[in-house]
Amino acid sequence: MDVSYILDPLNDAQREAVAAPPGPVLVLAGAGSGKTRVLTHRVSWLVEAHGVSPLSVLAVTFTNKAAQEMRGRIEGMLGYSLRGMWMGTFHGVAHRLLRAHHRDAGLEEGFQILDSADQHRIVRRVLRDMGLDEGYWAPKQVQWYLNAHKEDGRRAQHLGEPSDTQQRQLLGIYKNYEDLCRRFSLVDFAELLLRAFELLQHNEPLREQYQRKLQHVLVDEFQDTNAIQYELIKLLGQKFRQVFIVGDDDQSIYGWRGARVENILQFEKDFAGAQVFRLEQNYRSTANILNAANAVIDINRGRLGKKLWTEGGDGESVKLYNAYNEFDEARFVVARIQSWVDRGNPRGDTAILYRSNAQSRVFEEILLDTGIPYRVYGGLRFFERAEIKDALAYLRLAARRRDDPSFERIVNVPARGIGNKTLEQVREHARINRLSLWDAARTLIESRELSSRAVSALSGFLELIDDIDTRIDKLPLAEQVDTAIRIGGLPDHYKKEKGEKAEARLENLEELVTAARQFGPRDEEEDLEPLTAFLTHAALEAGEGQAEAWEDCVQLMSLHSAKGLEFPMVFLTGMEEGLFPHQRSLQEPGRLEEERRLCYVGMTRAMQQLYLSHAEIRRWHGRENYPSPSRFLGEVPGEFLEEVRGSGFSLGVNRRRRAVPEAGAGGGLRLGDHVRHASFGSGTVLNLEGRGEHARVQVKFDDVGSKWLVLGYANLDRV
DNA sequence: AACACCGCGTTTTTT
DNA sequence: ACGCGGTGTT
Repeated sequence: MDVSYILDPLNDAQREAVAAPPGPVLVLAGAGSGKTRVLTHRVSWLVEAHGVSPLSVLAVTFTNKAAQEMRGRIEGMLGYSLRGMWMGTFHGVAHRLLRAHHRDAGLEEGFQILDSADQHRIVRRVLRDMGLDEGYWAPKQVQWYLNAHKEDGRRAQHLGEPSDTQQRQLLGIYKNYEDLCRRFSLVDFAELLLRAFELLQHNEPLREQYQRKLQHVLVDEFQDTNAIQYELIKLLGQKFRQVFIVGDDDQSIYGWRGARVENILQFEKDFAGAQVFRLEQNYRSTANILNAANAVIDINRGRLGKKLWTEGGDGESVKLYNAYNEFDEARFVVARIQSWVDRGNPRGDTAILYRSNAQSRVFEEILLDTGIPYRVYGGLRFFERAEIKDALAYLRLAARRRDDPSFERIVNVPARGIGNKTLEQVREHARINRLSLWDAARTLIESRELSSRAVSALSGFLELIDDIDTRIDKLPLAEQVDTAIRIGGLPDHYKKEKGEKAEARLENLEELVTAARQFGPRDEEEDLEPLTAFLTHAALEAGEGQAEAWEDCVQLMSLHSAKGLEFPMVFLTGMEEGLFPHQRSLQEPGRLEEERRLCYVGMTRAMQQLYLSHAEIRRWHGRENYPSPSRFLGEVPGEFLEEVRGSGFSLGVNRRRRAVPEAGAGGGLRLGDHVRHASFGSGTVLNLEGRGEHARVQVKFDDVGSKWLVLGYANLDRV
């Protein structure tokens, strides 16, 4: 087979990686270096040059979008459909395994997937059942605790018997949560992965079967894998060791949700003899942008080390704008966008990036005033909207009466006289007799323990669900959805709500029917009943935020959502201490480095023009703040940076320049250094400021907390 | 059952 | 500041 069409478009490093002999391969791919390209070409190359069947390839990504894109690109290259190929998200792949072997995995056939909102409900129920105070045991915290353990592969039974009361109680919550989920075959996101892992770990024939079947394993964004995801990869890949992973330690920005960059290092140990390739040629940004970004990321320690370069020209310098306040900042950004557009460029070429979503508001205001179309990423997505979840709950309950989360959700939506009191009785009855809410309701109705009003309301609801179930049997999917929505009474319910919101909700309900009509199951969903497949799809893929933006518009998004994207003109806004790096990341040294990587990710989104901005005054959480410019600004060498003035509309009042922090401050100490102080003991450097005599350093001491010290007097020893 | 009020949290996000 | 969820009132 002539594979030149696969290898020719690649540069040397890419080609070496793509054509590496099958075996463990680690590709360290810098921003804009053609990471996806290497992955897609590798799959094509395996197929064309080695005669590997696409069906024996497993390719894993983190988002559905990335999976779809990869599939599309490979199909384009090979010229045929990859139906049946194992390509998808970690969760999608785990789900496919569990559906196929639900019995071995100890799950009912129709097991339900809990999204984090469902999980939240279940946690609250567990807390209530245990008589614990929700104020003290914040359900969010409990969720975090549960997921963190599961993502590290720890079940309640592995946690032993903690001596600490609080830990003991948390463990109790974990046990009850697991128990509830097991009884009703509910599976949260972390559970999908853990369950799939355990399935393969404990079931040797099955493990062998899949190791043999999926002989080639490829992983995208490897720096974002958590412990259990990596274990899963190891389990599948250890037999043939044909594992090809692509990642960038400098773009690891999800440590806070359990991602482990160390997995990259671990990979070289677990798969000894792995070939390592570095992709450092960047095809995206100008040299100025790249050099600026390189200088920033270079400050982090413990990097695997990569330096991006480009064959392109210097381009314009990176621009720095000192805004008076957040409105001035927004006006400046919008004016620059306006003139970009006036020069005949698309609005969609520009992106406004920020650390936290709340910052979008001011930009939206100014864009609205100026009449420039924009799109904000983030926020509630389609399948997460209340009305959609309500509609799906009717379908879920009709399909499976034991679905407690759905029962809770819609039992009184629209209001049908089933109040809290009745519900409490149902819950209590369910808890004591270990029944589903549905069965508890049914037996309670028969037991005459309820008021006649409650009985009629409750049995009305049960009949309603039964009715939906009978009616939708044998209907095409879209009609099933439509029928459930109508019989459930959701349109009338939402019509009563006033304002634009109601209209939007009704439109969304219609949109759901349309979505059902157009729904074609993915590979892993195709053996299921259409309705089950659709419900699964809704749980595993939350859909886009706003409807696809057909209009050419300015893109507003958080730095995290910008990862993987590129724009000719990028504004990195709100570069202030406390905001970016975020206050909450200043407590731990590791977190600060992650913020810096986030900064690096943001900067490397820019192709031609990069603007950095900060404000002297910023209203934040209702209070006026006077933040110092972000330390990251000081980390960009002056030679690449050019300060620009506003376009005449800035207020100019009280304008006092604040010096951007100097890089190289702190007399030789570096962030994260371990130091020792004569009386405070040992600690870690969190922060550096100033230089020479006056340099100050913030140290987090192991025993006495964090303190600011003047370097000239403190007498710190580096350990 | 509908509405008002109070208090809390408020980084980032996918599945 | 602001929005959400929970509680209390009519």
